[in-house]
Amino acid sequence: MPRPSRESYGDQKPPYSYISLTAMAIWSSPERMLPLSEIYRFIMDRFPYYRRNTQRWQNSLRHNLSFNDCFVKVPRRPDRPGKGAYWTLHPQAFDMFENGSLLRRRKRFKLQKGEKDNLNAELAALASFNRAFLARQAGAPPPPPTASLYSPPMCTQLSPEPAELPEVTSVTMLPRERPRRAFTIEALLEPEPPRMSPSPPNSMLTMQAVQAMPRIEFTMPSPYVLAAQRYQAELLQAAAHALRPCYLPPPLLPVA
DNA sequence: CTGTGTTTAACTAACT
DNA sequence: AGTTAGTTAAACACAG
Repeated sequence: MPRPSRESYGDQKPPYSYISLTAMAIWSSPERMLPLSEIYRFIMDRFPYYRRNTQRWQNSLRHNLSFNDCFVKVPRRPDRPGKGAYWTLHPQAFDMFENGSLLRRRKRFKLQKGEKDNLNAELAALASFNRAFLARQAGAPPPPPTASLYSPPMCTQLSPEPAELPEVTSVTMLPRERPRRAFTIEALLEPEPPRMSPSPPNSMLTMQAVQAMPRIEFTMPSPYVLAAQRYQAELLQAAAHALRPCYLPPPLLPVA
């Protein structure tokens, strides 16, 4: 007998922890990351139980996001302004629910100090990149309102001092295959979530351009890092395009 | 000001 | 029964 395509549990509390609910929401999104408000929305859409007492459970959920290392806060990309960051799952946390229970994991997912420091360094580098990009854009004339997000802004004469792109404090790239098994909470993720497309949505990227771009490198390829790398490539490409021949960003050199 | 994020603390409940 | 994961409350800081 086919199970219902959409679980709701009516007014009953669904048999999932906040951690699993949040993981489902994140996992159901195309980019495998969501802002807080959309995590709320995912949960409320699917589970009527959570349409009440929102203050209570949303506070709990935020607590979980901050408290648990399995959730990673990714800074917003500069072309998607808004409040709050994006949240994603730590790549090593995919098998948190291996024991099959969505209520209680066998073991809490905790990063070791070093791992946490590395991750924080990467995310700080990302945030720093974003700030620099925004600063640089602020110094340039605003793009025409109809322009596409990444269409290069106009190239004026050198702006007073082009915002320096940040030094990046990272790190070695250890290519690693994606998690062996997708996160399977088959119970909830009804329509097979679209796979992350390997190619950027913006087709103006050329392979050579991307390859020539300085990149922040990350220790751990994961959905958010891939997305970050992709958008960095786009932004850098747009920046380089806009500024040529006036200014090309200095390379982002990994620190030895 | 409101939503977001962090932290501490007390509690309940599941697991060993 | 002890341990630990998860929930709830609450105080507070910060940012848009």
